[in-house]
Amino acid sequence: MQLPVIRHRGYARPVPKPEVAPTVTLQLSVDRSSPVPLYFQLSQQLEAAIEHGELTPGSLLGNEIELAARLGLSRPTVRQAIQSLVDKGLLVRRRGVGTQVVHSQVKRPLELSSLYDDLEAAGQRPATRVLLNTTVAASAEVAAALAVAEGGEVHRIERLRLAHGEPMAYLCNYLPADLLDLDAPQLEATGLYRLMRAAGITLHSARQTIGARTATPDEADRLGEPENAPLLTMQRTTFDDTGRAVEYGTHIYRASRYSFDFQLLVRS
Amino acid sequence: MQLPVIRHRGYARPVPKPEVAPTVTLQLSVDRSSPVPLYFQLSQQLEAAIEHGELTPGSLLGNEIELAARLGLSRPTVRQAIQSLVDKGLLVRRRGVGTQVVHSQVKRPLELSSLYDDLEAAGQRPATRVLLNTTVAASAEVAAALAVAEGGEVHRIERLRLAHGEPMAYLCNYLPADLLDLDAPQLEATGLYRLMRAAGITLHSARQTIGARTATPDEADRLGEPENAPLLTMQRTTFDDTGRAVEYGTHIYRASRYSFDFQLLVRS
DNA sequence: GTCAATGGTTTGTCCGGACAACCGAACCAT
DNA sequence: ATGGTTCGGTTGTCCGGACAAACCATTGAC
Repeated sequence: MQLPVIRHRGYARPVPKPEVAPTVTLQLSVDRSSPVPLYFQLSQQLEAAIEHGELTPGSLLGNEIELAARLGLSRPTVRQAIQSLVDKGLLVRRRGVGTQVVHSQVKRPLELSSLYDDLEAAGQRPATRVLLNTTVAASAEVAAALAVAEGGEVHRIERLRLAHGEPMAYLCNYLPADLLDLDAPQLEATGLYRLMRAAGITLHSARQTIGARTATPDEADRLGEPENAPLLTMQRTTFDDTGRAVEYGTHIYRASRYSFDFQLLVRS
Repeated sequence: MQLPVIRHRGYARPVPKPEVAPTVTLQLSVDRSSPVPLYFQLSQQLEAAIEHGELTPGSLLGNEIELAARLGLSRPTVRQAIQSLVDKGLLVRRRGVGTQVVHSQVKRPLELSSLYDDLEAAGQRPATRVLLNTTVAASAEVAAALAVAEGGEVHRIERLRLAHGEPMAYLCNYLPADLLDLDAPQLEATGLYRLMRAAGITLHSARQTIGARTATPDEADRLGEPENAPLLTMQRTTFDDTGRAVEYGTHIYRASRYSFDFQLLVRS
């Protein structure tokens, strides 16, 4: 799964030898009667071991062959488990050396999560105030983003997101009219993405633009900011796994109280 | 590689049947004498075919077994090729149905790229003015980010990034002192990441924070913006594959001329 | 002492096969 | 018409094996 990259080992200082902690033997087991795939059982146990510090950063995982033998699995299965953790950025493989645990810092790799989930995970009790929930004719901008006819019917939702009773963001979203029904109580209880997923929509990818500008008087008022306060802006179009645009949103955030915080992995 | 996710198929409108274009037969071939892995040759050909529109969005790829037979490859190899494109978001697999091309819109999934490369790819001829390139004692903030001793030696680089002769961003970066040598001509000719990669450093992941605030008089002056203009801010710590922090940067961008634009994939 | 050759270890790639799980369509019975 | 069943097709999972490529440490030659 690694791209065949040519490694320039140029005119630089010698790469410091990464300290390798000793190989760790770990309590692992799989349940063959479970419907959960074996590779998945294994990868979860390994991930948990890393999470709990039983596998310390830098430690070697022990070679795949022996690990497979110890668990009564085949090497491809073990490799599949390891590979999934490599993709998550938790492990690094080196041919001729072994597989070692990355020196953490890794938290989570920028998921397509709603602001609601983010706030909830951060322990802020989020709240939503639905300001508008209706169908409107699609403007040119919205029609282009959702790939529907200009002037066609689309849902429009306007929400104010609060944390600890304080306004955090003003969210304006558009959805294809025939996608699903939403009412205010649902929207106040959880995030939009969770509702869409619960409706059987498989979210696949999204295109985002993050920028900044100063608040208009209206916006400043709604968010409780002084006039001309700096705002973070985000526009996002989300696609399901058939490639259909299922949501377009324009959000503004109080820069004084919110910032985007995420982790990137380098796809070698 | 798919997570065993329970599919809620709830109280929603019936999911519109995705239009499936007819299965496409494609001109594919692999070169067994090449050192390039077979699965990689195949995935590149498929990706190119998608890029060039020979595989149209929604079209089925034809079953793996037959595809493998047609190419003289084994099914695992074909699966590996397909999987890499699924991971890139170009293909979607459905058990019992087949593999189909995602209705594009997919461009690139937020890589760890330098601003320099981004501008260059966008056709803006970027330029860099090195304002500072020296070693300093690490402040508490920098020491924490790079995991070095406070007061220890670190490189400090300050650069002004221009596009079409106009200032775009002001970049301040810190690197461990023993990592590599950089001189101004190198820094003006290309981006920092490219230099690090060329020095044999394997970039692995990065932690980013994007926010906004108003410019100080100094900053406004440097960037050619009016006082109190909104700025986009980014802080980033980059790690190599041993988990070592190899770069910490604090960047500010003119919000009037720059925004972050990227694509996210949902990790099933 | 320094450099090149050697060998052992580990992951990377590839093969061929087997069965299970799932989807959709066609079919049949109600 | 409606609903359930069956069946063919496709991907998902798993196995066991084989060889190649890369890395590291040791050995040997100069």
